[in-house]
Amino acid sequence: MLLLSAARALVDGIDAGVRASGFTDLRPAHGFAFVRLSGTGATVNELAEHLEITKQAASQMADELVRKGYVERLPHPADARARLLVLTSKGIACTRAADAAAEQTLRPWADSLAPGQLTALRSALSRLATPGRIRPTW
Amino acid sequence: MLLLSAARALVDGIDAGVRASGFTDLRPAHGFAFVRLSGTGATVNELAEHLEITKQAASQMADELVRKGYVERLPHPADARARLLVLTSKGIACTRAADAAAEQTLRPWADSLAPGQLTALRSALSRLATPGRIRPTW
DNA sequence: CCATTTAGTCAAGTCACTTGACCATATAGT
DNA sequence: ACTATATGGTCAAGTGACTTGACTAAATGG
Repeated sequence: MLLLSAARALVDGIDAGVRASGFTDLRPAHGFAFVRLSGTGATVNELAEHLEITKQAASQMADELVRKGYVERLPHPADARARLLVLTSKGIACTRAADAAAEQTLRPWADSLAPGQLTALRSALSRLATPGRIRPTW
Repeated sequence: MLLLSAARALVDGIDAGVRASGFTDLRPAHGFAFVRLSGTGATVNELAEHLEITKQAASQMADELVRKGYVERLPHPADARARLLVLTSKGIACTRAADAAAEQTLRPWADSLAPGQLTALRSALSRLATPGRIRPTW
């Protein structure tokens, strides 16, 4: 229960911060996409795999993010079939807002822990976590 | 990230255990309803508030759970308008399966923690958590 | 006792997904 | 090189869990 509630509180905090930064046309679900797209970008199929949805749904979400100006479709350098989805400067600004909101949500909480407890907590959670599987589907 | 991934792992573990126990017609979302219905039961409106959905949606879910035999609609003892949603014996058996699955998922993990670390973890999480807000909505 | 609130349902609409079909390009076998 | 199959992506239609809106029945409060 505590684990679920804490995760929910974190997502709510990030969502609130991102909205407060002016990105009101995004939902938490988009954040999980941004995680995969930031850096080198990804194809539609890679995004679909990351989000554990069909490639059609991922393509649809990509359409939406392109239309809203967060993502750009570039020709893939090594595969003429594929298109590389990359964050625009607006998309990058949004991820920065999300990072800041996450830090702002967690900081007072992390500060309340004794030094070293945070590290212990991190390692404890990493033992339970399945790397990559982030997005809840229920 | 670790927090979200750990929460996801827990839900996946519970879901897998519940399905393995033969309750294949339920999804994790139903578990959040069972949490509120177990014990004294609840009205449709109380369920809706708990799940943070409209009362129409809650009523719809109640219909489904009644049809599948997990829930019963009893006349409310103190309000002729209301109906009390209560778990059937099948519903109670399902919550027991879920509890067992949760424990089975968490036990090896909890055992790997130093004694006292679990308590520390619990109190750390409870500082971040917002009581009652369990169900992810994204 | 009448006005308003509250519990619940019925009906229709919405939206993020799904399945199914299809085209374009890449890869592998002979 | 040539064909067969696999892969990346989109189009179209269907699904299901939700929503908003309208309504009835019973409770509550001057």
